[in-house]
Amino acid sequence: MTKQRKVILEELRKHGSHPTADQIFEKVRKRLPRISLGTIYRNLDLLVSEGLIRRLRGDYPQMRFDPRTDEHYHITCLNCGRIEDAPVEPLHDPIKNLENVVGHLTKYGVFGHKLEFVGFCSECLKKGVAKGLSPEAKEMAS
Amino acid sequence: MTKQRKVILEELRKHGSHPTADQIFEKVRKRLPRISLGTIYRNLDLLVSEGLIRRLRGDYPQMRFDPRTDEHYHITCLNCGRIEDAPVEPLHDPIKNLENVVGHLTKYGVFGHKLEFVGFCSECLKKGVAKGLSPEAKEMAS
DNA sequence: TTGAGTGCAAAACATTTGCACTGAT
DNA sequence: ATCAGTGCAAATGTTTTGCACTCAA
Repeated sequence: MTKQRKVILEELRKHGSHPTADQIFEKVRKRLPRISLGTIYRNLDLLVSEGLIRRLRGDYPQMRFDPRTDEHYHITCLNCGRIEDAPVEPLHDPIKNLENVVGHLTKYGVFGHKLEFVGFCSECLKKGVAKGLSPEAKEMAS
Repeated sequence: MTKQRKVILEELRKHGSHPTADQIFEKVRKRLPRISLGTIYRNLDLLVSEGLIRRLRGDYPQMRFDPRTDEHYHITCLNCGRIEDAPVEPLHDPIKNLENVVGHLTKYGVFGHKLEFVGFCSECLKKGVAKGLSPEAKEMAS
């Protein structure tokens, strides 16, 4: 656990959301001005393989990083890319059951699932982002 | 609907899985040798906004394209990136209910969800990919 | 004839990597 | 003194874009 890795972990944990590598870079840079983006990526990779954080990919082009490692769901704003933890408990029983069915039918070894809710965050709603979207468009966006 | 767009749509529909733009490019190229990758991307974008196909992003670095536009789930192999349709019906009632709860608590306007099962496909299992993975590692991978 | 759409090449962007150097042990 | 880890810069891989040209209506 080098000084850099420690600061990266701290800044991710206090970020409160699910930042990109670049957003973490900007925060860490304020404390370690000479750190490079390569070091950010290398340490995030390390932290992921140590199981201290998680890497997320979903309906957005960049990787996001998550300080929580317990199973939980996310909700993504399709307009601004904001990601928040979904404040609900995982739907364990019905979905684990589906995992078994899917594993059996596809011959995959299934060991998990990801559930992502999609919509528009309250700020984007205020800006009227969803106004012009028909139900079809909304479905498309998802 | 130009000739290029038509061929791209046809090749996606007969692909049988969830190809990347580049995989579609290779197929289309056999029929339209002078087509460019830019045209592939532009037409896939158009087809997505027309609601004729879907763009997927999940636990893999590249965009994937899906000829199906009805709501359904996917299962991804974390080793080789293969994506298949999950052969189960969407868990409508319990998850739509969760959408309402999440929307209420987060103030998001929620209009959909994505469920992705993760695991290893049968071919990767045969290769022994999962052998060395502890339950923790599997969880991490997810 | 004309402009929506194309082909091509360059740009943009996120992420990874090679390498010489540094600093904690 | 050593070498795991860093900083830097270049490379990589995917997706987007500017621009001149083409071809179907």
